[in-house]
Amino acid sequence: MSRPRAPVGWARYYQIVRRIPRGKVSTYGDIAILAGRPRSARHVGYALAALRETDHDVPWHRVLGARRRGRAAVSILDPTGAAIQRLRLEAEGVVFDAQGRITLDDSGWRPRRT
DNA sequence: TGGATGACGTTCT
DNA sequence: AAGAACGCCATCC
Repeated sequence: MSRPRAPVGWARYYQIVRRIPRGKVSTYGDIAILAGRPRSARHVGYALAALRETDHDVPWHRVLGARRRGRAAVSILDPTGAAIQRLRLEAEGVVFDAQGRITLDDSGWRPRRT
């Protein structure tokens, strides 16, 4: 069973995810872009997947996927994990619409850029 | 070194 | 608007 360690590049992703304020969310694609890997969105998810077996303080539940025209949905992972993610987000004040999606224009995290 | 994998994204139908 | 197919790229064996 592969037990993915934590490559140096992953630390970059973790640090960015930690920057996401409570009540806000981001997407794998955005995290990848902020990390300087605009085409490596998959690796962000892969890096976060490794957190499941590791000791960490990364708010992984604030990272969503499948960004579609301003809206995002909870990732597919295991149904249980998805439910936990949604519960945690709602506990932080993130609002889901009737379709179970989140409006990034409202809850999306906008990192400081200049 | 090469081939396969994957918490994804974008484009086309 | 929703669903399916293809493409990207670092990491693993």
